[in-house]
Amino acid sequence: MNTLPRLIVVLGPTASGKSALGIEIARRIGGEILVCDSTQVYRYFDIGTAKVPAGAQKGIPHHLVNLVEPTELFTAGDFRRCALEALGDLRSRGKVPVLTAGTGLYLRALLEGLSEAPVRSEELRERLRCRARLHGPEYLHRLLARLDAAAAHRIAPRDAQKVIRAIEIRVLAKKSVGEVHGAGRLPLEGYEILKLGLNPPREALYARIHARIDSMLAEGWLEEVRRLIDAGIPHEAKPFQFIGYSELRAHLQGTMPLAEAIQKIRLATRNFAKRQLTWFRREPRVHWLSGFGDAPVTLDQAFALISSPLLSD
RNA sequence: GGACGGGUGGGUGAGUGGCUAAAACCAGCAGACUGUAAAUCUGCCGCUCCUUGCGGGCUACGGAGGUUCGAAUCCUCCCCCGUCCA
Repeated sequence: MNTLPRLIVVLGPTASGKSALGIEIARRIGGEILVCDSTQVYRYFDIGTAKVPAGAQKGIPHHLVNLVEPTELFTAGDFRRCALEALGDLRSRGKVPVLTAGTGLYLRALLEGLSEAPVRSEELRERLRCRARLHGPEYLHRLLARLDAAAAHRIAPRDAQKVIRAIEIRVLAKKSVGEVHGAGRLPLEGYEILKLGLNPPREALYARIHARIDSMLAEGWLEEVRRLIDAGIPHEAKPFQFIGYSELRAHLQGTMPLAEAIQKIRLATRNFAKRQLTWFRREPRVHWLSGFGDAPVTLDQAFALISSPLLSD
């Protein structure tokens, strides 16, 4: 009775084996991979963002990777637009989209949609930051309180990033954030969505994170960073702020011993994995699997779910 | 063998008689998050009990004693660690 095309989401923290599981699924059910990751959209930053090398893709096309130059800014809204386009493309070719998702916000932007809110304005932001420098760190929050008390109440005074975004919405839309968001969003429709979540034991996950960092270095991560620096990519470029890239750049520039850089990368990655889990735990209707995505047991569990006919929700 | 310096909660490390379950930072755990999200921010963080309260009890600053109404803080002895002298 259900004739909707399927969409499979594989979500989980870094190093949990999303790519391996996603590829295996795509292979068996005639799918292609849609990467839902805020870092892999940047070109040339390959090893440290854990892009699946062409040789390991097993012939499965990977989309939504290498979309922009390092000096560009890519946002959740951009992701949504690109992803919708990719979905349309797969649909026209009868391929099942398999999303491997590490960036919760991007996944939500695609599945739930985004409100009709103004796009980020660099000019406005620069003005705000300038005034914040003059009047102190909590000035912007006081400003927001005057413009939109409800929004100010929801955002912590020190959360400058979210405070700025709220002011931006209020000023550019000339409506309160509540009104803008309350107007609703357009969720993705027309798919039977199956979400598989990977949640291996915490200790094992952390151990694997450490091991993966080591293998990234063994694969030439440091050399990649050196090439990116030599290519003249400025250090303010967004991908140079990603975990690992900033530390390794500091090391190559002589301000940080390699051992220290590695320790920092491990720590930052662990913390990141934890935040990912916090986000994904709230994701509705996820079928959680307790192993790594490349474990045979996990694969079996995943396929049991995929082939179960009573699984529309 | 002698002279100093030091041993504090998972780690680093403040504290030199009561305001100290003990600063701060880190780690860890939990949470928030609709266009920077690998971002940004918040809470908890000795154990335990309940009538969950700026509540009660217990344990804690190397060990054992002691001084004191009261000690991580003072005294004695002992054990470790570091530096220097022999």
